[in-house]
Amino acid sequence: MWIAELSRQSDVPVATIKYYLREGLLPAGEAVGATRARYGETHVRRLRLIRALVEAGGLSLARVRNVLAEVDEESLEMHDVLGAAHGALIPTDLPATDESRRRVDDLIAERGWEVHSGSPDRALLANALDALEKVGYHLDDDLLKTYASAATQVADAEVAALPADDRQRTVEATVLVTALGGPVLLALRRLAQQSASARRYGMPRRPACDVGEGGVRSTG
Amino acid sequence: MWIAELSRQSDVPVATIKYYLREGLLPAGEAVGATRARYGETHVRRLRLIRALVEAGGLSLARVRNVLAEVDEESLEMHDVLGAAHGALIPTDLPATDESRRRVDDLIAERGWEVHSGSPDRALLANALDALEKVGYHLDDDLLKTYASAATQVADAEVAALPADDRQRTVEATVLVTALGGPVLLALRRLAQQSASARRYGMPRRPACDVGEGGVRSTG
DNA sequence: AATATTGGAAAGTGATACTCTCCAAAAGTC
DNA sequence: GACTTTTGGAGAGTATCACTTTCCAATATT
Repeated sequence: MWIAELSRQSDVPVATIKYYLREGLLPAGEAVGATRARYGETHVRRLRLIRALVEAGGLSLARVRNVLAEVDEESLEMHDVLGAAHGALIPTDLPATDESRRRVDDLIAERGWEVHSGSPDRALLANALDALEKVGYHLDDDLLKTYASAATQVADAEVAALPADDRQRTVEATVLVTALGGPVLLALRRLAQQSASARRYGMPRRPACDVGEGGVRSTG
Repeated sequence: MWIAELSRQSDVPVATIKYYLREGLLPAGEAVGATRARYGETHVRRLRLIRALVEAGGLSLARVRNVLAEVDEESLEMHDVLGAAHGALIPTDLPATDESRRRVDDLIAERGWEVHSGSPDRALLANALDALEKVGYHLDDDLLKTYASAATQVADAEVAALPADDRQRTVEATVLVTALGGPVLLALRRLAQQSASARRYGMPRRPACDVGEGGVRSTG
């Protein structure tokens, strides 16, 4: 198919596809003459993957590029895929105090988790704990353990649910579950928070949002 | 204190403080004459809160502004604080298919959660489920229920841990827990995923990151 | 031959989050 | 009282991001 058809099938404007091609997010099509290139199903899939990561996962194009590089890395063993995906997905080199780092290390040891000593998530977590301390709030051990326990349940189920058939598909699923599972989990957590808050403080008298009668308008 | 001292105590450049003042993120100081204003502890606290939300919570200044407006809304009853904070924290008006919306509604009903019918989290969640469908992956009911169960545990603990003494402090804690608890939970989930992956696929031979021998360099 | 489409490159756009420069008024110093 | 420094405030400038627009000459299609 030509670029116009690719645009139709993926619902991404031609100009944006060209931009992604230039930025190396999308592999070039098969050149047919000097001013023509043919695209295939892989391009449609790749475009949909990009849009999902950007729109629902909230990733920047720079991160998407990192992630796609890992997806395409044929040499990756399955036991390295997840670490590679995480490395591509999250920021690195965050500052954190030694105290918070030690707290994170202790938690990991206590849980018996097998993670690289250099995993950026350690620093990310320590950094978040520091940020709370800086504003005068301490995340106590009980709550931290509750987080860890919930995280374990979710992660075990997610890893168990990963398809094991085709390598390419497994890697893609790994990336998608990590990137889109986050928003899903956080949205559910907020819904549960609202429910818990309603139980603690009594029922709200009315919806907080200011839509008129008739409920929520549909968009698009 | 003058602006220079405020800058020192909050570790935010004077130019940035002036910018926040202009943008209405920080209330003006008490004017003393035409070219002088006095700032207090509340300004230091407010600045630290802003930086925590931006740096650790990953919020845009526009969202921070929404959140602060809720923090300052004295008329808010406690049972409305959480909904207001969520509304300020997340995007609204996301498109979602009726099918995913129904799935979300069913889950909420099944869990017996008390949430507004207009909560933006419903649409956000449905939208994420749609995004996964669009790339050919279905989040099955088992996994969704695992997410919901983990979310419930976390949310209950979080709401129970909210301080109940001072109203201002409670509202601030609500915002902080919601905004910074997210990154914490997601980081722990990724660490747990790595561990689960290591168990499923066998131990990695070596850290995936390319630091030389001697382990991780410390930064800053 | 006339029209349309393509790939590719360059420049333009709008949003975000600062950062810099300038200013006159005021405060501190000698 | 002259001189230096600091202040609040405003405006313009900067860098990054994610496109979008405009242009082009080389094809394809009619």
